[in-house]
Amino acid sequence: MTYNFKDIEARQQKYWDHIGLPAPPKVPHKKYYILEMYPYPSGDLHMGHLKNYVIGDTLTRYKLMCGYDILHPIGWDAFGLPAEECAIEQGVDPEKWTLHNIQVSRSTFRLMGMLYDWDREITTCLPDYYKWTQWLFLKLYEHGLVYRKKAFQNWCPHCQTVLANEQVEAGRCWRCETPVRRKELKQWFFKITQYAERLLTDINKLNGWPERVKTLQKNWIGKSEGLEIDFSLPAPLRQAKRDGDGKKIPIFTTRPDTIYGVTFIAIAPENELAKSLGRNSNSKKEVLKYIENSLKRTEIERTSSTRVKDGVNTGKYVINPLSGKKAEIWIADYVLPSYGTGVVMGVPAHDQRDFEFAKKYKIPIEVVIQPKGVGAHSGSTEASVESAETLATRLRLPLSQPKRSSKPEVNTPLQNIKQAYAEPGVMINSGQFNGLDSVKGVEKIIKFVTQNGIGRRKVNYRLRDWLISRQRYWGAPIPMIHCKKCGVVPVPFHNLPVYLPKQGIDFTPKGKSPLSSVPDFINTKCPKCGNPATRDPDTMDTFVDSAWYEIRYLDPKNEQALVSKKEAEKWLPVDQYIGGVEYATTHLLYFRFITKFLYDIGVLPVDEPVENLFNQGLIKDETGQKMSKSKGNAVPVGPFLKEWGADIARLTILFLGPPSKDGIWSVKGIQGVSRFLNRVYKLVNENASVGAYGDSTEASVESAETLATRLRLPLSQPKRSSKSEVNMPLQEEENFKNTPLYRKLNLTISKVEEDLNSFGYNTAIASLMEFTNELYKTQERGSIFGYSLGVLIKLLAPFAPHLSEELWHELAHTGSVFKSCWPGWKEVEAKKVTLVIEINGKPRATVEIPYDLGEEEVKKVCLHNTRIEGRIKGKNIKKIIFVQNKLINFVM
RNA sequence: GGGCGAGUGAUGGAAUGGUAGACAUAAGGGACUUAAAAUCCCUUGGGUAAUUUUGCCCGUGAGGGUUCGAGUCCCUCCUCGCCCA
Repeated sequence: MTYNFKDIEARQQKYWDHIGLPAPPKVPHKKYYILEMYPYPSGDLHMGHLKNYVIGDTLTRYKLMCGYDILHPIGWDAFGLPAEECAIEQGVDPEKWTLHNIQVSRSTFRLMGMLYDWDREITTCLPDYYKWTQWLFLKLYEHGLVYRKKAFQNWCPHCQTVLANEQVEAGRCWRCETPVRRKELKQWFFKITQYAERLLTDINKLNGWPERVKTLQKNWIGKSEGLEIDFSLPAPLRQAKRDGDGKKIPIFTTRPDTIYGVTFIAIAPENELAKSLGRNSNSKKEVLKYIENSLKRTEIERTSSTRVKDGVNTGKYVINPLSGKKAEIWIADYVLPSYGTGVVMGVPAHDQRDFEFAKKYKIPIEVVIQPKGVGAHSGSTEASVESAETLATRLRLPLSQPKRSSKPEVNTPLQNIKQAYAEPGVMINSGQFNGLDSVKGVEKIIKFVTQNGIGRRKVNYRLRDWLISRQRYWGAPIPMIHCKKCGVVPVPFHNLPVYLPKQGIDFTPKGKSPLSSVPDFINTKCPKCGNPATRDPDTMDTFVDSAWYEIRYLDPKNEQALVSKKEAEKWLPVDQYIGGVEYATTHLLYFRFITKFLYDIGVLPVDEPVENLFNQGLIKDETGQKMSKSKGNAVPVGPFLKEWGADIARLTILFLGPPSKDGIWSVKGIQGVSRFLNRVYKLVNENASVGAYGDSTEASVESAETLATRLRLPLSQPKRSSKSEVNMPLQEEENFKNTPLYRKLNLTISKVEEDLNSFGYNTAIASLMEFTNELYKTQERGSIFGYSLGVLIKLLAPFAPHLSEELWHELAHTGSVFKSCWPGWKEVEAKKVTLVIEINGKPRATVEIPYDLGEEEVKKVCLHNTRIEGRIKGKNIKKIIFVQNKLINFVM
């Protein structure tokens, strides 16, 4: 018997539409906002995409049954490069292409039976959405959080556009994996760094976020505290300078204790100083050539630990403000412009990269930190109290474990040390700081430098400002106007949106925005002086669209505001956000940033967007590859639904393994869940005569009003439906209380509930399979059996909603299973338990004993057990470990 | 190089420190059938002993440790994945 999924699924989807699931009430009593990261509509969805949404819908239906008022919206991340690529390659209009894909994907979601609130659907490429993206831009601008800067940027030669720092993965473009180049361009930035400290400290508020994501964000923000110290250029050079760079070169370091060991400084090739020094250098050609070449290198090449670092000597030098010694000025591309001031001090003796660099170019190496207890002449007190013996032992240590030996060999000439010693120790060759513990020395030097005005305490963040302009067409136009007279002028709010033109676009990438060659768009009037002016030709990064989308769902049709305060207060924050971990340092960081900004300007009542975050694993193909359309290994949803239907698609995905882990898509998985659903179908059909047994929570018999009231009942204690009695008349319960089926029933409810609360969907399904097998086997009939069937259907409903709804009605219930209450359960002791008998910790036998039998009785039973008797007899029992209802262990 | 995570049958995967392998898949055997599919039942970690019931040994990447008892906790190492260098 195979159930007709086509009929059933179509019928139930219609039914849900008809009764209006999940549409929440205007004023939620107990709200729950579930959000899945919205999809980019690149054609039809594949199984890999679907996992995210299946998890979200399962949770939605479960929470619905728990009595929550659910907000579960969906929309489309509709701007972006693939649409434009299509336009370039096939001449398709990006908007038509996108809207068509949305239509296809929407119908797939509907066929999957997803309970979305379609009235709230958003599409980021439509003017009623991007108007507010532009509004956000202008608000940020108004608050000084937007600026334009010419600087070296990450440039993807394939996409022909700049990329944000977060969108460069291992030196490659996050989208097309082309190695990223450096290019000097004038670009728009959001000043996310102004929020760096708050983004960091508020990570502590994110209790419902995975530790992994929080660590990723912490590392990405990369706070380090240290010292910015000024190295000065000697007088002659100072005079030769005309471009006013200043006489001082500030350098950030987290190791002020090593300043006396500085023998060179290294400047990133992008740094302005590099060029000006190069121009003044005797080896001008060589230096400028080096700068040019290193800009062609990828970041990964530049910082790779395996690559031999290179650089070029400018022939100039600076004066070390503490030691007064000269230090050579080098330009080296292992220094990144984004670190500190883009200049690092080179301390070869105590930094491995500096060490390698110094070795290569024969730059002097000066040891200023010694391992504790080394070198009697250092005057270290620790050293002197140590006996010769322990010292010798200590010194030999590095030899026996050469990997860990980062200590220089003391008695060899300084130039011959084999690697840098980066650990703390005792300061030497450091003037007045000699003999100090280097950890304490850090503070001492910072104090000294600060007091003498040659430096300042400084906090450095790795986080860079967010580069948001893109030289592409398919994005929200940047609402700025360039006027010869007035400069950069923002488009007035009442002129929003700045429409993206639809005619006469040449999409071929030329390294500048296609919009710049659309006269109708580009030519405008200055809002200030009225003279002819030009619009900014760039569009915004699509991550700007998604940095605030969760808010628009709350008030999607509001033409006056991005969101009304009232709606925002009703629903925020998102209670459960579901999506891939790959967005940990992009989207999720921007998301938090923009939420904080909107909170600051009074638009939102919360300063964090998401309460709980769940990262689902990927679905991979049989070879372990990520599914993607371009690789051709994606399993499309459409054909699958035709062949197997939505419920089987959902179960196959969920039964693959734990939702949090990657799973391999395999046809084999379909067989199991398909058999399971057919068995449930058969079970109910063969026993449908038992009827709507024992469900006192029937929705249809109630008026809408009392229904509403009652449905909210569990809300006051939505988490604890456990412990409450199974919803049956007590009298009847007495009759079957002792049956194994009753126990299994309660165990199953509690297990499924627990698993639903912790995204253990694979094991929840497994226990439903067990329960079904049990129901096939049991001889029990009558009320307990009938009730069990109903519970099985309820428990199955979040996972296989269509079939469950169908069978629910087949059991003569009239309302929707999703409007019924989640069943309660209670602890039911087994009458008998299997106890394990161990001898010396090894299981030797099992025995059936009554529940809660005491130790003495159990001992007696064991002594009469034929298997155990012989082993114990005549031997000395040292100890007995007894775990009630579980195990007894005789230690001899 | 640093941080985090993972490593369990033929396969996907289960196991609050308490009988490792739940639930499935695949395979083999049987029932039904003219036959096949579907369905139902049985077997299935490895080794070993015996006529059977069954017994014993080994087994969760490797090696140590803690414990009456370790897949689970601790240490060292190997491999893979992710992130940061």
